[in-house]
Amino acid sequence: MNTDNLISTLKQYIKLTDEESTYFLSLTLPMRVHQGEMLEKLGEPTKYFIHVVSGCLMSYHTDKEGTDHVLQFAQAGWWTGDLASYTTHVGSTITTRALTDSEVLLLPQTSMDQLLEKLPQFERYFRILFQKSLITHGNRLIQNLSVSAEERYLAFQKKYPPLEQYVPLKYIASYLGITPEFLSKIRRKLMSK
Amino acid sequence: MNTDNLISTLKQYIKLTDEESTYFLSLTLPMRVHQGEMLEKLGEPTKYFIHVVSGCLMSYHTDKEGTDHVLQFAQAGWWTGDLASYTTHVGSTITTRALTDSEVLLLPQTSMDQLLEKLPQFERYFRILFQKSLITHGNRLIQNLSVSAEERYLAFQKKYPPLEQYVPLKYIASYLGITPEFLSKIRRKLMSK
DNA sequence: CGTCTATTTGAATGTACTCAAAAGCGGTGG
DNA sequence: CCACCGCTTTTGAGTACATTCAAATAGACG
Repeated sequence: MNTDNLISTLKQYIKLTDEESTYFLSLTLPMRVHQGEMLEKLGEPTKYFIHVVSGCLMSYHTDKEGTDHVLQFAQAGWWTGDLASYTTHVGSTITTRALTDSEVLLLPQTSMDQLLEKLPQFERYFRILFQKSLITHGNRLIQNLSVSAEERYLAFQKKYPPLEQYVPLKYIASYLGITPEFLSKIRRKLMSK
Repeated sequence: MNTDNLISTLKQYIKLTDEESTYFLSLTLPMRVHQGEMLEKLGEPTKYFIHVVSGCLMSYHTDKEGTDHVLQFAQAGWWTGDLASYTTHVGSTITTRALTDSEVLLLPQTSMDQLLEKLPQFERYFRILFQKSLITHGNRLIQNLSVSAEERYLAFQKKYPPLEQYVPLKYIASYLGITPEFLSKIRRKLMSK
């Protein structure tokens, strides 16, 4: 598994000797998952913060009616997982699943603690990661509040062109907060233009 | 202005000598704002990350049609502001306004840089702050995707009882992602039960 | 008391959903 | 290679949730 991209990204934000990089990687569990496989199951406390090395994952929340709501598509280079459950050790309401065959690094919760203690510069790395993530979440919230489903779909296509190639439309619909039927109708309307 | 609560909160997460606390506070600008006053204006790059010492602020996004969308109500002890603009120095799309007479501490962007350099333990503080904030945002996203307007209103009442006392309903409606007229109809329906 | 804004009400409309069924598509086995 | 199966996507009709617009009412403040 090629972790060069991850290490060089880390080095953009923090100082890291080769020894320290090796230590960081030693705390993670590399894993290969096949399309459709689950990484984290509903109900159990989340054990891992997940870094996508290659491939693509998606995470979704299952509500009390049993309907799934896609929260995130995590492409190569992204971190994903259920932060709430990871932080507070409560049962997770989020499932993480591979959309394609993927390679991931799992960072267990206890390893995260060790990492932050031994290499405090990772506090900075995750501070920046979370800060950026917060900005992304803010933009999504604004979009959901102020923009129609059709415009959200167009924005999605523009922002994540590769995803539309292999992500089933029903998941894209769920991510956009609409039903697959309605997305289909939006697409028909757009086609006729 | 009483900053004891802030300092003791900081001390829950990081080690801080009295001298260091004083240094931190010296980087901030204390300010009193009256009800209705704006702290950050639309269009200009955001200068400050804002800590609410007392009172309550709200931040809202203005879309291209000129409609406002409330993003956050920031009560005492919270941080608020436009992180996107603060981080990337682009023009802000978010306005921050005082809902009640309030006391705030402003942390300018350059002071934040100095702070993180001189007292790296603040990387940890903000890492934890952003991590928690991300969890809150995630929950709100899930709510908006899976729960009806009526239920969102009930959840809001339950979560922020004090706010309903003095926040105009139209802002609550905006926060919930609905029109004031529709909130009014929801309320009538709930009353009749 | 008058003015300004917030809230409520009602009617008409629109956006998105539900349900049911048909069509398309990919894989698997005979 | 074709037939069948299971799943995704599309279609259509009927419906529900939420909006728009216009106007009335209520509240807050000087």
